[in-house]
Amino acid sequence: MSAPKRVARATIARLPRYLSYLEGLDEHVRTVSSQQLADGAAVKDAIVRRDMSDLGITGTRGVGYEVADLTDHLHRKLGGGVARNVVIVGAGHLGLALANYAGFGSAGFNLVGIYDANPDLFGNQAGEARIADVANLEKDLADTPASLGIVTVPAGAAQDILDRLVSLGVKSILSFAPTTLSHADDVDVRHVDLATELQVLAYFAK
Amino acid sequence: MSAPKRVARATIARLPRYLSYLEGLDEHVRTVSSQQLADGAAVKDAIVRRDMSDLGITGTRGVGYEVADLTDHLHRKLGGGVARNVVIVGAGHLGLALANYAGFGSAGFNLVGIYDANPDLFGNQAGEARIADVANLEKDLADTPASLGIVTVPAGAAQDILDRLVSLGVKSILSFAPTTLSHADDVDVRHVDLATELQVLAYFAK
DNA sequence: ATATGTGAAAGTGTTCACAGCT
DNA sequence: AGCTGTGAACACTTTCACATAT
Repeated sequence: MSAPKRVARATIARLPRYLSYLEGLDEHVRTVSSQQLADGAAVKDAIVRRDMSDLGITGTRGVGYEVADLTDHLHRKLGGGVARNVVIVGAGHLGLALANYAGFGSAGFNLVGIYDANPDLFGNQAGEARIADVANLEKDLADTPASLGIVTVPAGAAQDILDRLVSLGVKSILSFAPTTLSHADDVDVRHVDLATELQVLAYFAK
Repeated sequence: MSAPKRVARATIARLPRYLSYLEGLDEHVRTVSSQQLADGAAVKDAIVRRDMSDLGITGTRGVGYEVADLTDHLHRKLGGGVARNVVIVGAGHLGLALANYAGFGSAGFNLVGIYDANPDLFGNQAGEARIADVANLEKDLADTPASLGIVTVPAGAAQDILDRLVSLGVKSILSFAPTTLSHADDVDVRHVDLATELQVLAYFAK
């Protein structure tokens, strides 16, 4: 019917917030207006309508969107990706925070492994996995491929780990290493730098 | 001389990467071209020139930018904010990861306190601070005000902590809580949701 | 009456391409 | 000759405002 339009990154990034609001609603609430949804997700109502329109989700004029229908739709959009198996490399505080993060499993992700270079950590439980030797990365991932990788190793080790993940077929990587990484164009590397976030915040506090 | 032009958020977010590249250069390197800087920071050369231009930093045509001068300039831009005292609320893995993060101090931030509600943690060293009872937040911050706050508590506690920080005068807050927070317009809340990052990544892995 | 759906405008950020300086 | 500095084009996102459907 409608063209196979590509959904904007910014729109996708808001879906978890919409879902979170919807899941917190009372069961007897059947419909929500763009205004209510906007308040619940801390965005403008026009954004909500634009997002829904872009996603091909329609409501009823004069009424709003059906909660059940909408929730379903959004879940399918978000969970419809191929990639759900996740591997974490680096079992420091940050790696552990991610492995133990509750929202992880409920968002539909499956932690298939967490690796570190420190033998003292091997065997420790971290979320649904046990910490293993990073030397086994290639061997393990041959059996259980992952499509998403999270890198929480120190800056000096990050490029090596990234390269190894990429050659294992992991094409989507979230890096927390405070360093610039190079990678082929067909690899999607997202970078979250905690110090940078803080510096940007501090700059605009002026 | 030039108008007091406002620098774009996106530009500020790139400065740490430029600095990181510059600081890794050999001492004898006197100048860098926009092309070199672009390669080092994984951005396009035109972006570098635009950023420098927006920041009021000028190079020499035919030569490039002076490394010493540039480094100085960027440091001043980033560190020139008023806000450098940081308080962390929530001493879970994520809070500890942040407190122990080395780049923290070298980026010019000063951790004045880390708080939690769990008595088992009180007194434990975390970076430059010791974990203290969150009940003492108001008392402690009266003596040593902070201008930046980091919230790494569970979703249910986040709004309360945010409100308390705001009433203590903390107007710039970085939240890792996986929930939508409401706040006055004069408070700058930046949100980093690890599950959302992963979901966006997974979506575009399709 | 009420709330959607969307063209059009505005805002923000990136890229091009080249004139101008060294 | 080489590299900066920037106007202009482009792309992406948000916001406005209102015709349209129930």
